[in-house]
Amino acid sequence: MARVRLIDVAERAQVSMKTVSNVVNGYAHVQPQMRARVQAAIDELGYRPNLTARRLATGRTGMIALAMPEIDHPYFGEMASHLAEIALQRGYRVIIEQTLSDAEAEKAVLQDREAGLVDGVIFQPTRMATLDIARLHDDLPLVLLGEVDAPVTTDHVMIDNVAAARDGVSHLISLGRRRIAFLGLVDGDITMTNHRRLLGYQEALDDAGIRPDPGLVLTTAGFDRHDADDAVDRALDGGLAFDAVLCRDDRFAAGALTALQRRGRRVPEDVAVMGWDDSAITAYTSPTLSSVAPDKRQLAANAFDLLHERMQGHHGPGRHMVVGHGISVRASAPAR
Amino acid sequence: MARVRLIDVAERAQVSMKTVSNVVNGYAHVQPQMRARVQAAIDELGYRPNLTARRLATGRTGMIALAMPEIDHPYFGEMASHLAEIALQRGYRVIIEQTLSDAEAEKAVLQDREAGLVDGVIFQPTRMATLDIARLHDDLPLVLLGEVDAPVTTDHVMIDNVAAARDGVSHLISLGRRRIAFLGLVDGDITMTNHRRLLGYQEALDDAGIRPDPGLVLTTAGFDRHDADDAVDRALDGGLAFDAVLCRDDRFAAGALTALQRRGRRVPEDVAVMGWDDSAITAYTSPTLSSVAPDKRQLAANAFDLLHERMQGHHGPGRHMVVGHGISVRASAPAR
DNA sequence: CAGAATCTTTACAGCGCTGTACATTGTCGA
DNA sequence: TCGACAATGTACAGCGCTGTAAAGATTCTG
Repeated sequence: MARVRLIDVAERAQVSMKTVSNVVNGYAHVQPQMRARVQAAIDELGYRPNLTARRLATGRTGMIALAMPEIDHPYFGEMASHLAEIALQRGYRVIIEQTLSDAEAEKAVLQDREAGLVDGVIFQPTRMATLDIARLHDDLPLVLLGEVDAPVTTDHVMIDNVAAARDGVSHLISLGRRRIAFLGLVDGDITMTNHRRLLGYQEALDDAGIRPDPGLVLTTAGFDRHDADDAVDRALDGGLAFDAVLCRDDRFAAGALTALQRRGRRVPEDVAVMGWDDSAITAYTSPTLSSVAPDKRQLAANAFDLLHERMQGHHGPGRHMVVGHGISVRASAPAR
Repeated sequence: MARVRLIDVAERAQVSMKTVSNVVNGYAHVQPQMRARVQAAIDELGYRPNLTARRLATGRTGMIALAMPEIDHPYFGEMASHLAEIALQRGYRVIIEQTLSDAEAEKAVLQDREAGLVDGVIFQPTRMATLDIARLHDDLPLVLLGEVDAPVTTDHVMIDNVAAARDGVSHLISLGRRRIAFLGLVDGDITMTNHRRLLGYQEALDDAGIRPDPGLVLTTAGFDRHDADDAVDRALDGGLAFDAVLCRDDRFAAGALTALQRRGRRVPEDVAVMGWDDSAITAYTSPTLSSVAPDKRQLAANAFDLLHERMQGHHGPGRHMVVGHGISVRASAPAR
């Protein structure tokens, strides 16, 4: 059987299409008896509105896209979950777009891919420079997530990575650690994020009167957890001495944990380990992982709010929102 | 500036709309020079097709929905990632729908929510009975994931949970364990899955001539990781002796690990632990987690294939596909 | 070289819905 | 009792695209 259309309901109820439309959309000025008659016809025929047609007529899709590197990364999974929940409350649905940190895929997100499909995009770029983003996105409402260099025309939401790194390192210092490594420079990674985290790392050391040792900044070959593992291995092989390490994300921290324990270092006694993201991983490791904790819910909420304003027609220069963060203290770097 | 439409390009290139449409869609019989002329106009104006309009005209959306309980559960995250990849290769995009194991949300997935929005749905139900599903889904192409009771009209893909549980338990038996617990009956959980896993559990014990002890089947209060933790705690408090445990998923296994280690049990020496799903979690725990490993990629691939046939117009009774599984051996239940 | 066969291109209806403008009915005050 | 004004309901264009049928252009036969 063919799908039931608005006009079928209208015929059955002996009214105009528009009246049926009004009932479906809860328009206020419809007589109760008329509403009941139409509703009866709807129920009898099992009518469901065709959303595609509605979209074409209204020009809004009621969907937003969330474009991120990997959906099975815990941080992004949690962000997606929060955003989907917030969006749903506000009458929007979320399409999740995986870029796998591929430059082409990121470009596609802003171009053809979403055209006319979504009302707006929330995008965590990793490969594209802000300027290219600004050039491509035309008038599609867009909000960026994460640290971004010089975003003049585009809204974006982030945490204060300098302060967060400083807080993370300060926590380690408060435990009496002095030789604090930073694990997470990735070969060929061009993002601003690490730069700012390193800044905070240095500031915290400075504040405590500790002279930074460049050898303590560890570089990994890739983004995989095992790359962190390898980097720690190499550092230990090279005789590097350290009593704490701040990692770029929880996966790296889990890798570091493994490597350290394999080499007989006790965590946290010999080396305190601090992750970043405060993701579900922190609960699975042994010891559980202390972690720098971006306020993910707020991140998602603010990104949605900014996007919503743009979708309502707001124009103007890019706005920047900074969201809070905390330090989730667990066993790998306990309270002193 | 308003969006560029097909007709704008047509005017600029001095051709009919349809010719532009043919160029955009790569239709074969267009003269090269004509194609070039149209393409030039497209480029000059920066034309992008409006997907909503195309959908309304063609009747297909090019999207499928994946509805699952939680997207930030590692198993589902990985399934989503696989499916998105497979679908993309075949020219489809995936909308992810979170039901949070809520009966209303599950119902919504099959009803209004997706109407006219997607060409088909892949759905992992947890609350709805198959009969209700069959009743609701009308002619929307649908494929179910996971164990399902008596699905006569609906396609579905699953692993052989009986055999998988048997293999998991057999592995533990091969390590010399005799007192093997099963962790994962959840209060009020009505799914078929556990029933079948328990069957496999019993079969393996039978085969080895071990008399099953009902006390070894542990029940948790909920689906959270901490519920597993608590259940193990209670079992130990109650003086239950066991030397191995098979868990319903890796999160539960992680919880069990924590509880056991907190109570001074060594894993795997005193108690071997086996997870289920072979998710990323297995790498984060210490020791790393052995796990029953459904072939997730195959699960996603088969589900897509079945759905694809339905979307192509295939009718007929529900088909059932069983996908392979393995045992991923890691440190928590090593090879003997 | 006429007529058939094939290749290109065009015109236009229609996908299912909503927005707008207008027609109809009912209500109320003077 | 009548006009003014709101409250309801209707007719129809149009959102941007593609499918269909048919016209026009070109090439191929005998």
